[in-house]
Amino acid sequence: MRVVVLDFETASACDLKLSGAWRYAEDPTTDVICASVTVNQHDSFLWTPNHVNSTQRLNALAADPETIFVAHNAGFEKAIWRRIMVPVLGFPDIVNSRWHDTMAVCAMRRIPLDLEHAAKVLNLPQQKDSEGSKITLGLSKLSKKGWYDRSAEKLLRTYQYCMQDSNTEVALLDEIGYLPEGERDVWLMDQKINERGVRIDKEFVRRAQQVIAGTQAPLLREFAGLTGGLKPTQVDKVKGWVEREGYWLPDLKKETLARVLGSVESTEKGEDFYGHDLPDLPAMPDRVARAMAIRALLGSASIKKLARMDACAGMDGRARGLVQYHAAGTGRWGGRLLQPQNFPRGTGKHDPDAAVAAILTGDHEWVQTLLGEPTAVVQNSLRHALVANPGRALVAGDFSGIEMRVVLALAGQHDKTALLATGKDVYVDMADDIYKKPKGTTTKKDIAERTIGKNTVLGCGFQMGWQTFKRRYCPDQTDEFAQGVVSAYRKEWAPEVPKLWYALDEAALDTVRTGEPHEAYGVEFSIDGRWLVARIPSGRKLWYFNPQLRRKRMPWYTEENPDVREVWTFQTQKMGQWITVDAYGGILTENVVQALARDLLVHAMFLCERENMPVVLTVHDEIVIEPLMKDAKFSTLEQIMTETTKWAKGIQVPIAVEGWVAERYRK
DNA sequence: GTACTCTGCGCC
DNA sequence: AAACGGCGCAGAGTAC
Repeated sequence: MRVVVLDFETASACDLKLSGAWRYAEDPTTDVICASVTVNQHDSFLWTPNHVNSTQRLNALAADPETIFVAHNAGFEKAIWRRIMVPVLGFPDIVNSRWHDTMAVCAMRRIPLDLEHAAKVLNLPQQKDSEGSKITLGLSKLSKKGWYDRSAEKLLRTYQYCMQDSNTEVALLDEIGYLPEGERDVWLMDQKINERGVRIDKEFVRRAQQVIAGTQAPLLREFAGLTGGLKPTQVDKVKGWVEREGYWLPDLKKETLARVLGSVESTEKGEDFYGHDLPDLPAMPDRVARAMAIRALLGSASIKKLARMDACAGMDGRARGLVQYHAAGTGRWGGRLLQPQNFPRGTGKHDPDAAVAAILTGDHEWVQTLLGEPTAVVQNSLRHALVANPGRALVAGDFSGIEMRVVLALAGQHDKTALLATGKDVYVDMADDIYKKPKGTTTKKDIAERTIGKNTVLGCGFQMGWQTFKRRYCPDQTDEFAQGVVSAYRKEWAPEVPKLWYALDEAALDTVRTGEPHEAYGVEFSIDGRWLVARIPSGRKLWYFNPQLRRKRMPWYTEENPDVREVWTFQTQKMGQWITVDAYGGILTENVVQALARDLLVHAMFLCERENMPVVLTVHDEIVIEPLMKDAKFSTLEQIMTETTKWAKGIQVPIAVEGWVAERYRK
């Protein structure tokens, strides 16, 4: 078997970042400049399209079924191969099973995904040539006269850059190797999903943009008129204006504005993770209130998804490459390009069909008359732009409250998993404990109590403290109330769960301290090179880079109670930054539970693929499929998702699935 | 111009 | 005993 490390350099008028690899590779202006080809880690050559000798060599490698191709973000190399190398330049295809992706391994091992930072963090002997990268990007830029500058000198520099990239990739492959068998299968499925894509209703996108264009210009003008020429997105400047108007706001978040405008709509606000304390404020001057109402409406960038859908949809109307394998350290997929994982969910009140029909007129006044504020209607309908092929349907299923269910099962809180298995409402059961009432007293009609119970069950499984609970879910209640809630969860409702936190905390810390493996609740911690590895009950491993011991003042440290302990830290990426974070029981529990929930999802996704129900999207606890059968039913998917694995049966995870069948994506 | 940080917003 | 989990994208502002 031969291993080829392959890296293309390309140039195009199409914006790769904006449109994604598949749309980019289809673009008529996209040119392949060169490729570096490294055989068995040492034998390198440069391929260029018109060079006979290198073309023959590359052709022979591609034609050999025993040769595998390694790339960093193989999806890109594959898109170029399938859309250009095969159909335009006559190379033989390379099937998915012959591709390997070092980026996927970086993702699995929780180090930065981009080659430059991965090489840096790992201290590889070969680093990326960042200057060459800029010159290569320059090949895609038109000069002022409308020419591409692709002089011999620039091309030569690009070739050098390409060869150095290859060196870095070879060093990376040496260091991190391949995906283990199970994850290899997940990645292969990921590639299928990304290549399959999701169909975009381009007509709908166009009409929605018309509606937006018609409705937003006057609002922007009005906002500028009120504020002296500002845009609603200029946060600092708008805050300054508000102050000059004699008012004060801590920030311009939608939630804050909703509170001061007195228009907090639903009681489900408890879902919001980041509520905050607002002092009692005087009434807002009318012009400020009007400006803030416009800001609340136009502050969301979600309608930008429309342009992105347009940019990403390929010639056949499908957008590809929308999900990233193992983007989260726990293994969950991340969303890419038009980010299909954070579509506004809508109020739940709107009828998708009515909204779509109104938007399809492209007439913002009609939308306004029929359904209200057009911007809001379009925002809430964005997800409906994802559609099934004609004559087919989308089917979706999601695991309800899956993390709450897994944490209870893993902790061995059998009374509660049994209660869940009966289908009873556990939130009211929790509320009985919080309000110290006999079991069965609280009912679904006690909305406020049930919401507190719900937030407790969903929120307290991972060591959340009372301060956080209060801030998020009941800022108007007393400290004692919030303390009582957290205590009811830990002492009365799910006393097994805290034991899980402490056991994982201790086992992981002992492993870092001694370098020897330690186990708790079926989670085996060990050291593997520069990582701490947690092997979870599904058999999969979670990776923590560069574990280090340190002494730490605990969050509750005071002069009277100077609590300093030994903890361990690891490095990870947060908001694009490579940072060191502290590990503790709650976070480890959260990670393990989220990872197990992901594995339940993956298991169901495999079954879907096997049963001819192609997966087109995954949103953490949700699967969307586009079955080939015309009369697809939700019950088939439900059955698949309820069919759990051996390990899940072992710890008795009570599964519940909800879903729908429709022509368009919905919630 | 490009890269980076910060705020804000949306999701599970 | 005690602890704010996981993401990606857009726009503004700033540094280079």
